[in-house]
Amino acid sequence: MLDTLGEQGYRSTSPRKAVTQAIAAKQGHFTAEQLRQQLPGVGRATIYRSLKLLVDSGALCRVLLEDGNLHYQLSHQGHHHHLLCVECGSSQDLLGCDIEDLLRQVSTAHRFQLSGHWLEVYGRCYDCLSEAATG
Amino acid sequence: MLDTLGEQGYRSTSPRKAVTQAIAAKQGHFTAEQLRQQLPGVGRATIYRSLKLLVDSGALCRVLLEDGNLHYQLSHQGHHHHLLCVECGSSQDLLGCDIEDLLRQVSTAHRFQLSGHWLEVYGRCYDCLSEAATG
DNA sequence: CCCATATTGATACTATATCTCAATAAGGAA
DNA sequence: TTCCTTATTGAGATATAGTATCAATATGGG
Repeated sequence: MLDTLGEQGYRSTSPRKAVTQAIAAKQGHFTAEQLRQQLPGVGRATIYRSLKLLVDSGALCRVLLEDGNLHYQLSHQGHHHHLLCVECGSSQDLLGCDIEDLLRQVSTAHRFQLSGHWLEVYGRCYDCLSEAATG
Repeated sequence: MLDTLGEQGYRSTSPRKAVTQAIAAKQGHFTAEQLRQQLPGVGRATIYRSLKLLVDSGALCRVLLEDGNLHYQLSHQGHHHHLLCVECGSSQDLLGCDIEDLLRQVSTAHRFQLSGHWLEVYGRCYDCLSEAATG
């Protein structure tokens, strides 16, 4: 992550190192506030600034939970979407989904020039389904 | 809108009348704060409470703008999506989109039990495209 | 080693929304 | 019509998420 920022001309500072290391060690999504509590030595503004930089650089993606809360998560690829489990909160990336094609088609039909979209998918992951069935 | 609330056992109060009338007269989406400024006689908490009731009852839908701001809009149908113009802010409903089918398929492939989703589509509407071309 | 400047952090501030709780209003029952 | 239970309201405090300001500091190229 720091490399990515470096390539984009940003300086490698110790607050940024702390932030990127903390994020790299995380699994799953988290809020800005959780990150802040985990890094009491880093100022609030710096936390938010770093998150914004990382989102813009593509290293991090935003996740909108069903309750409206905004979380962040390491991004393992380019533009993609999430399957969010409403039970355990886990998230898997949605793969092999050609929603872009579909949206392009319907946009054209509405004489609308598509420039972007936001999609989140909610439901129950396999683990939680299994537990519900056996437990 | 009041009827819908009435059917669900909610009382018909004058603040609720004021809110539903103001919303019915609006075209396009609006923020809770805009509604509040329009109805200075109604308390802030009541505005938000009414909005939540109306969203839950299905009369109102939430609209997430590209800048992250949450707006509200009269809902003319059941679950649907919006084509949001990033230029003029207008919104048209996305019709004839079988995204539910697509999502059901890919969810199954991920062994994920779909329960809901959130989709917003951003771009430029026909009017703004025309203006850009001729203007 | 120096210096221009990117970056930081303390703090104030904004926006959005919820919570608390006493006062009030709605509407069914008598 | 009046009474009474209870839903609802509103003022204000509180919570949450994020941005703006700006002097002090740290970075990294020269």
